[in-house]
Amino acid sequence: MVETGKIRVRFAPSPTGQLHIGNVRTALFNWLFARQKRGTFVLRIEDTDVERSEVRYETQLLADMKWLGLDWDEGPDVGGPYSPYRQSEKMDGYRAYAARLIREGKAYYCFCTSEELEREREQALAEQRQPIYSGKCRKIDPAEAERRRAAGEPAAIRLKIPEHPIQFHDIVRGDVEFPHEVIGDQIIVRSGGMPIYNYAVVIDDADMEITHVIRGDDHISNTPKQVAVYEALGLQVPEFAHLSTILGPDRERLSKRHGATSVANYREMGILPEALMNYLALLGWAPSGGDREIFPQAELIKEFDLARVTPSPAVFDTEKLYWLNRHYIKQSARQRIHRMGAEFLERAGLLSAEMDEQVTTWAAGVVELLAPYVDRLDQLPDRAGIFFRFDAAEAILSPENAEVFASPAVTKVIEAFAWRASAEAGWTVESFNAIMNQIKMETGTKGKDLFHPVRVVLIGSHSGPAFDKLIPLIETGSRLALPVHVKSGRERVTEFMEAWKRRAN
RNA sequence: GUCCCCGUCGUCUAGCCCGGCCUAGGACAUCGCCCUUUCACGGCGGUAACACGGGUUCAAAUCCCGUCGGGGACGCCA
Repeated sequence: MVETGKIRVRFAPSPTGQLHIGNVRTALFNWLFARQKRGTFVLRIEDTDVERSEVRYETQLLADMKWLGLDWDEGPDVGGPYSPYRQSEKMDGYRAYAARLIREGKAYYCFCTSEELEREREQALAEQRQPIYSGKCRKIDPAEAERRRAAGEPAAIRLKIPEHPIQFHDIVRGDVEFPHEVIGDQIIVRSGGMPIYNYAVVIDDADMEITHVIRGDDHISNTPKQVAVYEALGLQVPEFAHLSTILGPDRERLSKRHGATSVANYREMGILPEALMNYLALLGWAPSGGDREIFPQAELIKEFDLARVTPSPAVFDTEKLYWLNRHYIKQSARQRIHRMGAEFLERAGLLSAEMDEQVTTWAAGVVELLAPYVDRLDQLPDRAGIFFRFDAAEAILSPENAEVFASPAVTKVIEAFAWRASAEAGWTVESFNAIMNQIKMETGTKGKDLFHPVRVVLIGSHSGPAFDKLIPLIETGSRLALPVHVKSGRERVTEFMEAWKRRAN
C-alpha cells in the first residue's frame, strides 16, 4: 500500500493517432482520482515508437484533453520537476538501470538471434508447450558474456524472472497472481540498445514516483513482468487499477469500424464536453446506490471512487450519450449554445462568418428554438431546413405528408389559408393567429385537420415548432441578407399554391 | 495449447467483499397513457435480468467447486 505522501498518477498515451474514446476514459479516471485526492496528474508522452509517432498527434491529443476539461499538473508542455515528459528524450536512464541489473546478476546478456527464438517458439507451440524463452543464455558465464560483447557480438539484455509466483494488488480486481512458469526471462533492452516497453514504463513510473497506475486491462498480463522489474531494482511497487475494455454494439472491442471512436469525432458531432465526460464516467463506474446519472464535473470529483469501478467490459451506448447531451444542451448557458449552434450553421454554409447584430440575434433565436430537440448540435443545419429549405413540390409529393393530403378537409383548409395569407404582406403572430381563427370558422376544422395542412404549406412538413415561435423567425429571417435566402410566409404560400395547382392538373 | 481477467433487464449499472431488508433497485432504449389546436419536450405507468450445473446453509444474485460463453496475454510491439 502506498499511503505515504501524495498521490501521483499518470496518463501515458502514444501520439500515434487521434485520442481514442477508450484512452480518454483512462485519462478521465486518472484525473478524477488525482483531483479528488488532491494529488498530481502527470501527462507523459510515450513516443518511443518513432515509426508511428507524430508531433501533430501530440498537439491534437493535448487539445482534445483540454476540450474535455482535463488538465494536468506536469507534462511535456507545462514541464515539472520530473522532466522530461517525453520518453524519447530520456533514453540514458534506461541503460544505466539495466547496467546495474547486470552488475547485480539480476539480468544477463542474451546472444540468441531473433531467428533462433522464433524457431524455439514455433517448436514449443507445436509440442503444446508454453512458448516462453528457455533461459539458455542465463547459463553463460558473465565474464564470458562480457568478452563476447566486447568482441562486437550483438546482445539483448534479459531480466531473470524470480522462481516464485508474482502477485500484485489491483484496486479493481483484488489480488492477482501469476505462476512464474508462464512468464520467462523478459528482454528489457534490445540488442540495439533501445529499451522494451515493459521495462521503460517501470523506470518512468518509478522515476516520476507514480503511486497508482490506472490503465486499460489489456496491460493486466504485462503487470507481472513489470512487477519483476520493480522488485529486481528494489523499487516500491505501485498500486494498480486495470480498467475494463470498452466494446462496440457487437461486443467487439471498440474500433474505427464502429464509427465515431475519437474525442475529435464527438466534438465535431456537437456533443458537449460535459456530456461526454459524464457519460464516460458512467462507463465502468457507478455511485453507491447506483441511482444517479447526472454528474457535472464537480460532482464527479466529489463522488468518484476507484474501488467502485466495475471489472467487466462495457458496451458503448450512443443513445445514452445523446440523452445526456440533450440534458446538458438544455442545461447550458443559453449564450454558449447560441454561439456553438451558430458555428454549426455557419459550417453548413447557412450563415456567413461575419454576422451583424441583427443576424446574430436572429440566429440565436433559430438555435434557441431548435437546440432543445436535437441529440447533437450537428443536426442543427438539417433542422434549420424549416427556414432555409422550402420546396413546395417536394412537400406535396413526400410520403411523409400523404396522410395529411388524404384528409377530407385538406383542400378546403389549404385554399382558405392561401386566400387569406397571401393577402397579408408582413406577418406577425397576431395577424397569423387572426387568419387561423378565421379559417377555423370558415372550414369548421380544428386540431390536426387544421394545423397539419397549414404547417405543410409553410414548412413542408406536418411537424415542427409552435407557430408563434416560427412565424416571427421566418419573417425577420426573410428580411436579412443571408447566404441562403429565407423565404417569407407570403413567398411560401405563393410557391405552394403554384405547385398545388400544377398537381391538380 | 497454457495462463490471466470477466459473466445481474436489449444496453450502462445498484446489490456481491460483510448470505436473510431482493417480491432484484435506478438509468438509456422500447411500449402505453397524460400534457400539447401539430410533432417533439415533459410527466406518469408497463414489459424486461441474477449464464448453466452441483454443493455449503434454516436461508445464496451474494460463499465454494465445476461447466459453458466472452475478452486479453504468451514478441529484440506499445
